[in-house]
This record gives sequence, C-alpha cells and structure tokens, in this order.
Amino acid sequence: MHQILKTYFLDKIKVSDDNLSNISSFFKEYSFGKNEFLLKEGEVCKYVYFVTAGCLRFYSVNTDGIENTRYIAFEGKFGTSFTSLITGEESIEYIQSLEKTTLLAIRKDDFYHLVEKEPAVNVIYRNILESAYITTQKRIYDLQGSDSLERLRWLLKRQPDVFNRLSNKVIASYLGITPYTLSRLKINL
Amino acid sequence: MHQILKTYFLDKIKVSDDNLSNISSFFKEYSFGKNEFLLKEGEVCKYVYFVTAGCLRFYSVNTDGIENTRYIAFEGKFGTSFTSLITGEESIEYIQSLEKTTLLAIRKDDFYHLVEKEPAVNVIYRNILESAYITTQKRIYDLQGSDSLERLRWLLKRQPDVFNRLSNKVIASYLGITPYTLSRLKINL
DNA sequence: CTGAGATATTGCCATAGAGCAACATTTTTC
DNA sequence: GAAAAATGTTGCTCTATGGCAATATCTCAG
Repeated sequence: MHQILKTYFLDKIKVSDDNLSNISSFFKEYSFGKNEFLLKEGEVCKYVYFVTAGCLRFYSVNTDGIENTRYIAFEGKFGTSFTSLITGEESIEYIQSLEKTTLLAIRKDDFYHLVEKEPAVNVIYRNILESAYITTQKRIYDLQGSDSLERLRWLLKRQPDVFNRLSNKVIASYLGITPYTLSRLKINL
Repeated sequence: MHQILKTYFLDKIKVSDDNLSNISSFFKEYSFGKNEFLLKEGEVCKYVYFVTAGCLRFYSVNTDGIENTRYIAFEGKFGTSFTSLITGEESIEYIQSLEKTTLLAIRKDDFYHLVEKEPAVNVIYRNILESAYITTQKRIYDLQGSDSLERLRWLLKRQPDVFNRLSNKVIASYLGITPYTLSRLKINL
C-alpha cells in the first residue's frame, strides 16, 4: 500500500494492517502528463481518486465559456466529481491534471462496497463529504462576502500552493474573476 | 413518531418500526414563532433539526452587513449548521424561523451516536451530506455561471416555494443580489 | 380598523470588474 | 536554442449591479 494513502487513513482513524491492505487492494495506480483530462463534461464519473503526486483540477465551463474551478486536489488528497459519482448523472465538471500527476483510483462500485463493508472507509467517506461540504460552504461565504482583493489575500494566506503552483488563468477561475482583474489586483498585494 | 419523519426515512431506506422508534426517541419537539433565532453567529451549533411545519433560514452576515442565505429548510427537510456542528467551532451562520415553525430537534451527541449505532441513520446522514454538498455545489456553479436574471428564473422554476413564501429581502440574499436589483429584475420576468 | 414600522419600488448616480486590443513575457516544441 | 504558442500585463471603455433617497405598499399589534 502506498505510504501516503496509509498515512491518510492512520491520521484519521484506527485501522488494522489487514483492513488497510484489503482497502488498498481496490486501488489501482495511474500516471498522467500535464493537462490531461480524467473526466469531461457530459461523461459519468466512475472513480474516486487519491493524488499521490502532482495535482488535479475540478472545474466547470458555463454557457459563455467562462471556467470556474471549484477544487484543486494536491498530493495526499482525495478528489472526485461527487455530484456525478453520487447521482450517476452526466458530470458538469471536468477533471484535469495540471502537473505531471500520479494517483490511486478506485472504481465507484468498489468504493461504495468498502463504505458498507469497511467501517474505516465509512468514516473516511463521511469525513471527505463533511470537509468537502465545509470547504464549499466557506467558498460561497467567501465569494459573496468579500471583494476580489480580499479573496486573493485570503487565498495567498490559506492556500499558498494554489497561488504558487498554478497559472494565473487557473487562479483567476478559482477566485471567480478574469485573468485581467487578477493581473491588476496583484499590484495591490 | 411523527409521520413526516417516518416518511422521510421510509422513502430513503428499509428500516424496522423498532429501529424507527428508537431513532425517534432521541428527537424532541419544539415550536417557534416567526423570526425567532435558533442559533446566532458565534454560538456553537448543538442540534440537528427536522422541520415539521414552517421553515428555517440558514444565513450569514459579512463584515459589510450583507446577508447571504445559503439554505431554506421547509417542512420535511433536515437542517443544521453543519460546519459548526461538525467542527465544534463557533458558527458563522444564523438559523432563524421565517414562519411559525414546529420542528424535531436531536442533540449533536445523540445524533452521532445514532450515526454509529443505527445503520439507517448512518445512511441517512450520508444522504444528507451528499445532497447538502450537491446543492451547495450547484449553487456555486449557479452563482458564478449565470447573471442575476437567469438565477432568478432558475429559482422560480426549481424552488418556487422560496419565491412564493419568502420576502424579497430573503430571496435577494438567497440569490446574492440586493433587494433593489431583485425589484428591478422582476419587471423582466 | 388604524397607524407605525417594515418592506418594496424606482429614479438617479457611482463603481467594481469585464472585455477588447496591443504588447510583453514565459513556456513548449522541435 | 529559436520559433511558435500560450500566458500575463495594461490602457481604455463598457456594463451590470450597488446604493441612496423618495415614495408606495404591505402587515401586524393594539
């Protein structure tokens, strides 16, 4: 089992080596180059991913072609297109590698099987859902509660990786502004 | 047990009458008038609520005094201030009754006890988290992806109760616009 | 019922951020 | 390592929405 996934579990819950190796047996390792697509709008999401190196970007494109990035999963984080995974409907999101990325993937049915059979995964899934919810919630609060400069400062302080590792284009789409505006804001940092 | 809560469970999962009555024994009924506060910013949320009549509004107030409503729980819906409930931190949200409201409340520790001990509640909680996440997600997509008129039309179509039962002030804070703008938009409906 | 307070509407002006275009810089590719 | 492509910057202008103020309408307590 990948050490980084093991650490993820052990940091959060007590679980035996036997259970851990059962769990890990359902994950399969994959590698991606920069800017490859793991999921496109209109496809159904069938995997849960755990990033071991690099990062994944989860974003959607509206009718005017504006991109909106909702989440960046860096190494050591789970990520999936929840809405599509859960409902089985077509995804409105794209999942894209932004860097050379390696990850562990588990199929949807295997994942939900583990949620039922392995208490550790039940708890972890709850954890993931809870924190996905909290993150998203804070994001809405943030999006509506502050102007763009405040949001940029917040990002810089709380998620420096996003600021330091990603392109302006991606950062702007994460903050919900245009790259033009981001460029102008940086003068006032 | 309240029929409406029973229906909620039975609609989603197979569960025996015995388990249902064990579950319901942890809920206590409360009544509120119009515009009462169940939780204020800075307090820690200790309950999960299930609305049996009326409705609850979940909202936050930013530093400029702008209100942002994230969710309205009408009768037959669960609602709580997840972020505070889960983390035990002070809430950034207010919970307020917008109409004469009756509800069933369960204490946080009893709730998580049931999540562990009653498989039905484990599944229901997962359900609630999943759909809270999906709703929130669609909301972000919506907030960033469409202009205010489109959002208003979406609301009218998808959540007519919000439009029909609540004040302009609340609707505006739900759409992330000012009551002035909402007033102006209604001309173009 | 009545009247005070809350809520909603609308004219007017202000402003944050969008978007184009031109140019500069960085990154990728062969 | 040079050319091409992508990304970033900045001047200028435009637009959607904000916000005040005056007025109109609703609503709820006595």
